[in-house]
Amino acid sequence: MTIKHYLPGIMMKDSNETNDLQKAGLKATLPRLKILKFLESTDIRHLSAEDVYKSMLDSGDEVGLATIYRVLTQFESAGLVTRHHFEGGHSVFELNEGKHHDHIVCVKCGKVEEFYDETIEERQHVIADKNGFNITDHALTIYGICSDCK
Amino acid sequence: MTIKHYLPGIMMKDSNETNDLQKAGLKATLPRLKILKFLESTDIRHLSAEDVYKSMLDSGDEVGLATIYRVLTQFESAGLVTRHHFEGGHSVFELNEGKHHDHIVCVKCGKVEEFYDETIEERQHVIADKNGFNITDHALTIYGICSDCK
DNA sequence: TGTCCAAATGCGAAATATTCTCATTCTTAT
DNA sequence: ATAAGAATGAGAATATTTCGCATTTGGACA
Ligand SMILES: [Mn+2]
Ligand SMILES: [Mn+2]
Ligand SMILES: [Zn+2]
Ligand SMILES: [Zn+2]
Repeated sequence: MTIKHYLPGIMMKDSNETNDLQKAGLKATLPRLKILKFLESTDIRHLSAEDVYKSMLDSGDEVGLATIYRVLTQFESAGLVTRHHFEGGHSVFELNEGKHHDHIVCVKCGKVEEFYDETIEERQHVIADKNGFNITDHALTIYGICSDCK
Repeated sequence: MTIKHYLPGIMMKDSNETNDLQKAGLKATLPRLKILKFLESTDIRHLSAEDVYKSMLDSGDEVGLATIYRVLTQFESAGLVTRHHFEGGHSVFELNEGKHHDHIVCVKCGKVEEFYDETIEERQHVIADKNGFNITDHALTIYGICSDCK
């Protein structure tokens, strides 16, 4: 295990983020650490690459936009984030916290709620079997008007 | 009813496509008629704007790409076509034949199969209610490997 | 702890997909 | 047949994402 000496007599493990990156096979570079910490700290769970770029800029952590794109894609491959294609076409990312879920999005204000429905999950496997497919993934997004907007 | 005289003594109604466009509140222009006829005649149901443009070019019906985009968007608003956002980001269109369905897409070869599952449809309404949303739409796409590809 | 090298970054250019602008052409009501 | 407004085509513009390459950095190892 990697150990760093920060204060005399105290041994401190590397940060959680450093470990998470290394476990994912990614070097713990400053931009990657900043992006991961940002995703863990923000209260907005579903963000475009541009959103991440601008929010980080605002909080003083500038990382090049191309790097944001590269790192989010790497995080996706590593299973650290999930990418969605809501209406509008462009990608939206969210920190992967282990529990799969789908989304219901307000077409007026853009609010995103998450849900998980076991029945729907099961039916999808039945459908895939019926069509001779091995499921790799799925995306279900319900669009509607939220209670605030109607 | 609009009547056109094509041959002496024979009365011919306007084409179905002309009527469909007019019912949709769209002028029956040549590009729109060509695009609609193309969508009705092709055996590939799910096409990008570029696909439509190139296929029509190949069959000698050139329509400007900007017009393809404009017309497909108008057709979508009129309910004549449906737009999807499968993985990859860009829009895919299909002629609307009245029966709602969702899709299962092969991530290897791109094959698209259609399905309809009443149980899933019902659960979505339960979920929307639970979250205080009025459903306007939804998109479910299952991704997997088709029987040909595994 | 210092050195070295592959890997990562930042920047601007390029690629993609889509929309816009505007001069010209077409549709349709009269 | 005409005229007015709507639609089209061509290319410019925009938005999103990726790429190329010179420079920097992380971390393995001396
Ligand atoms: Mn989510
Ligand atoms: Mn379909
Ligand atoms: Zn809302
Ligand atoms: Zn396949």
